Amino acid sequence: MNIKDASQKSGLSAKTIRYYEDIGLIKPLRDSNGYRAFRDNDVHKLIFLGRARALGFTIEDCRALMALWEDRDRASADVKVIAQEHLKVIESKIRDLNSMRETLDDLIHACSGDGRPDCPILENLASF
Amino acid sequence: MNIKDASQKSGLSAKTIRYYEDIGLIKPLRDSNGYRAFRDNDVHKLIFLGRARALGFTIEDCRALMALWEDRDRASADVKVIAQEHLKVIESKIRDLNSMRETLDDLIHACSGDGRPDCPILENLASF
DNA sequence: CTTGACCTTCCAGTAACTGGAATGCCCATG
DNA sequence: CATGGGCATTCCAGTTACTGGAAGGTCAAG
Repeated sequence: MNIKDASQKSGLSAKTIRYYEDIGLIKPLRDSNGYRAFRDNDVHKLIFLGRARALGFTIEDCRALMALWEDRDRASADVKVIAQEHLKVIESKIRDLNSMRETLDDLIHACSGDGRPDCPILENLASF
Repeated sequence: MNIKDASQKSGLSAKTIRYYEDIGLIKPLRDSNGYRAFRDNDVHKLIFLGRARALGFTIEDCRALMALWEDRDRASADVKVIAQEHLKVIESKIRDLNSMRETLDDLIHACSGDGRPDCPILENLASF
């Protein structure tokens, strides 16, 4: 299977797939013409990676998760730890964003948004 | 005022301040020895930038907001539009993260996290 | 034999900094 | 006057996870 098919089956762009090979996440074979030859297993890995990335795992997390996935003797605890750490990161981002959202929302509601120059948003940013 | 004092007063690192000069957000004077000479106004701009960045505005948003801030004839509507656009971006990020958080939380709770290899987290990522 | 759709590699750019090296200035102390 | 420490400067590289584009090779159809 060439890269286009692998791309369609995995939902990842050809660029992304080449990038994943560059950084060693997948190792497709090569045809005699130099074209990458993807096996089903390669596509499975790509789908796995796409799912993990969609959950926000970093590439390095993905690398670790794939290694665990391929290790039949893994302990589920090892997976859980990675997921829990990631959950903490996500929750912290959500907190930060919620705090931004709140402030921003307040400021927007306080701003008349008309032709006059008076603006609580700028005043807030510039208050010394 | 040298960069260290500007850094302390603004809460931004010296590195960041130099970077902001590089990209044209501030234009401190220079002493004869080549050192940057910050006026109070430069520091005010740095504080403004720090606040805006803390609210998640991009550098380009910050540039536009600063221009409006310095324009005595601005219309508050122009500021409001930028803030509202930004709020939308933030809300969209929050939605994405919440969806990740939910899935991740479910998977973590389903995972025994012991020495056995059975792991719903990996199973979910690898389901074809 | 050419056309068009593939494929390849390599280089550069994105956002917003951060780290570090090499070097220079300034001031105080011995 | 030398020297040491703390400041300053510039410039280069690295971070994350790709994406865009150029230049060029391959393949199958007409």
